[in-house]
Parts: sequence; C-alpha cells; structure tokens
Amino acid sequence: MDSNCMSCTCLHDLCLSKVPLFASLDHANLVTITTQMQHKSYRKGETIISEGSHPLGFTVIQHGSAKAYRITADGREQILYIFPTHDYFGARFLFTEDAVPYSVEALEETHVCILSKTQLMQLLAEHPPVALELIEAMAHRMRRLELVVQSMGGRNAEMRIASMLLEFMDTYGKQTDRGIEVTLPLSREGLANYVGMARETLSRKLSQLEEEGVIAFIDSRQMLVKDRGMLVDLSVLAAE
Amino acid sequence: MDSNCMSCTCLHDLCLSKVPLFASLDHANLVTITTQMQHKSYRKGETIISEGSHPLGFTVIQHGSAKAYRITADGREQILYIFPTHDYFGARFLFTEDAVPYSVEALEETHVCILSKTQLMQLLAEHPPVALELIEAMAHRMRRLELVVQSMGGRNAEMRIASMLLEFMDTYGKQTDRGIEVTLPLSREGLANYVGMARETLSRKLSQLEEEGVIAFIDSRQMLVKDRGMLVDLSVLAAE
DNA sequence: AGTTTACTGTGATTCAAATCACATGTATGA
DNA sequence: TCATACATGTGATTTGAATCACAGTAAACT
Repeated sequence: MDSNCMSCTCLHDLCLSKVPLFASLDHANLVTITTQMQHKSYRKGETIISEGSHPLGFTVIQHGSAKAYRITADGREQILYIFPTHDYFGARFLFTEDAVPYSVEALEETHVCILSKTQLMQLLAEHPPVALELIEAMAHRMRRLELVVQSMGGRNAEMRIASMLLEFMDTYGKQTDRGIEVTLPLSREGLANYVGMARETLSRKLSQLEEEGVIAFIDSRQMLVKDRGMLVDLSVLAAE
Repeated sequence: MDSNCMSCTCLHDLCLSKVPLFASLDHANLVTITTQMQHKSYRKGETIISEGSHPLGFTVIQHGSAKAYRITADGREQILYIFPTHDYFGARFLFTEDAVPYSVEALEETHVCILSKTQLMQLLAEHPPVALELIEAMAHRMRRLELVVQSMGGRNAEMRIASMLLEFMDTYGKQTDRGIEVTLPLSREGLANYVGMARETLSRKLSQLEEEGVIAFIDSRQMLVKDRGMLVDLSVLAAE
C-alpha cells in the first residue's frame, strides 16, 4: 500500500519548484510548504484516491503519472485526465463537493506530495499571486475539457482520435531527427477509454492513419507524427 | 446591432449584486465597478462574440440568456454552454488565448455588462476574496464539463439525454404542484446540438421517455419531471 | 388574416461503430 | 525457461443512431 516517505527527495529536490503554479513563491516559502506536505508512494496500478472517498487534498505528482477515471453504469471506464509528472490534481474538487468524483490510479511507480485543504486555502489567502496562477491553470484545464466536449460531440471516430493524438503530441511529443516522437501514456484499451470508443475501432483507425502516412509506429507505445497538418484537419480544431 | 446603453438600469438595479462572484464586495465597490463596465444590448439571434475575434472582456448577463457554440468541421453546431440570467462568461479565455474559442449568441433580448481584462485583473488583485470566488465558480464549471465528457463518452443516446435533462432540471426547474416543472432553454434542434446527436434521435428518445412516464410535456418547451430517480439511473451519475 | 418560414414527429433506409470471435504477439512471474 | 495472463490486430456480424424523406404544426412576418 501507500506509505509515508519522509526520507524521499522532495525537500532536497524541492519538487514544488518545478510546478508552474508555485512559480511566484521564493525559496523560503517553498521549503515551508514542502515540509507541510504529506508524501506518499504508489506502485503501478495502485489507487491514489477512490471515487466517493474523502479528498486527500491538493496533490502534486512529484514523479510518475496517473489517470483519473470513472466506471460508468454500462461498465465502461471513462478516463477523464492523464496527470504527467509535475502535474497536479485535487484543486477542483476541494472547491466543490465533499466526495471525490472520480478515482485516480498510478500508471507507474509514482510519488505524490499532498497539501491539505486548509493548508491550500491558507496558501491562497497569503499569496494572492498563487491564486491567480491557479485560476490560469484551471482556465487551461477548462480549455482542454471544452475541446474534449467538442470532439466527443463529433460524429466520427477519426475526429476524436486525431484530437487525442494532437493533445498527446503537445504534452509528450519530442522533436527528433525522424519527426515528432510521441510516447503514448496508455495502452490501446486505455486510449479507447480516453476517447470513449471500442478498443477495436481505435485500433483499426490508428492502422488506417498509419497506412495514410499521417503517423508511424516505432512500437505500440512510441509514435511518430509525420503529418501534423492532416491531424489538425481531421481534429476538432479544423475550421468549418 | 449592439448599442451602448448608459441609460439602462444597471446602476440603479446594481446588476452585479445578483452575481455570486461579487458577493464579497460592498456597495461602494459595486457602484465603482458598475460604472467602469461597458453595457450592451442584443436582440434574439444576435452574436455577442464571434469565434476567433478579440475577447470583449469578462461579461455578465444582466438580463436574458445566451448560448456558446462552435461550428465543427462537419458543419454541426456544438453547443458548449448555456448562460442564463446573472451568469457570466469570458473569465476563462481572458487567461488563456488571445482569440475567442467559440461564438456566443443571444437566445432572447439580452443585456450584458462587460469588464475589460485590465479591470478584471485589477479587481482580482485588489480583492483577493473575489479571486477565491472565481476559483470556486470555475471549479463548478469544470465539474459540469467533466460530467459532460463522461456522458458524451457513453455509448447510448439515452444516457446523454438523461444527463442533460438532470442538468436543466437543476438550473431551470421549479417545484410546482404537478411536479418539477422545467422550461427548456433550447429548441429540439438546440438540445440535439447540446448533446451532440441528430435532432430526430433526440426527438424519438424524448417521446420514449414520455411514454415510459419518466417525463411529461406541457408544450414543447415546458416539461414535467415525473421520475427523477429513473433519470438519475439512466444518467452518467448512476453507479456501476 | 393569411402567407411564409421555422420547428417537430415519424417512418424507411443506410451506415459507422459496437460487438463477437479468434489468432497472434508480448509481458510477467513462478 | 516455460507457462499463464494480458495486449493487440483483424475478420464477420449485429445494432443503434444518422440520414433521408415527408407530413403536420406552430410561430413570425406583412
């Protein structure tokens, strides 16, 4: 299970300094906050928070990654967010309901740092610039959700997939000599649950995109984007 | 077209006092801000902001209502938000991009009050409680977007419709002697564009729900919810 | 009031994606 | 190293929703 790790590298590395949200804080403040935080580790597949439970608090992913998902009435797993290293979650539902609206599960060995609700509120009250940063961060997350709603409202599977690939390209893409290389954060099953379609359909459409020369796979998790323009045209970003 | 209306009732009514976001401000501050704001009127069907244009600023709906939508590549209109009276929009995209990501159109005769980006920023910096209120408001909007993503990810049309009806019930529902009466904010075509499906499918499913005794229509815009529990079971909120 | 225009319901048909079924491939762990 | 479970691709079939087509109805305009 999860365990407190006071001997972890959080303080030494000052993990929070890599989180844009806290960019406006000076070193002394960061140290203070880091010591206040609770630190936990999870193995791949372990649950960080369960839907319906009491919120842990504002949680920063110091190392590793996680997915936020919900099991729907028809038994499907709908993935809402992927949180990469240095991303965070929990701010949103500290401000709304008591119960956590979705589960979060570690996708790999993952270390998190948790700030309690009271501590976060105090931080926001004492450091107004952090509140503005949080607003900006939430604005970006809303922007993404709005795009997802648009792509999910679309009729064809191709649009959803193209939009997803563009999103992952922005988050995980690296420019290499062979083109933009993207490490997909999820299995095919996971990708399908992210865009809300059957695994088989996703698989077929990805093969199709590869045949058309839009993308190329190095292996099942490593992808090259050959024709970004075509992806944009297929995606929800395309103008009418 | 739109026109400035300095003679409108904004100052007298102090429209902003009805907006929860500004609950923490005292009367004097509200008056100051109201005078700073730009006031405009739109007739039904008129565009308040166009996708791709420069943001107007933080916009409060003093009277009337509006829809935010985007035309997708396949020519469909995807509705993202419905803004009822005393709701507001524009905070989100003031913090992200330069261009407005969707169009907003008045659904009826509508009066709006606009605060420019600089004015909003100044307000947030000078009145930290307003920033916290804004975070809370954004959290609620994110919560709704997350629910929409979940329902859009679902396979069947019924789930999307049930989720939409519950949402409208919360926003527009009034307890009457005959049950919970809901005035739908959109035509059938609009509802279909809101949940991302064909008008015909929506129409058929609504008739079906009426036959099953879950809802009842007084006229095409007035609806009674007879069995809220059944709607919840059909919706995205249902536990697995 | 009468005409035009937009809105709505319903059947018939088509079609894209889900589901079913299974073979192959790839990790994972005893 | 092998065995077991998990991941992936691909064909065949089914199905739910989109599309097409049209009639009836309500609303808006002159």
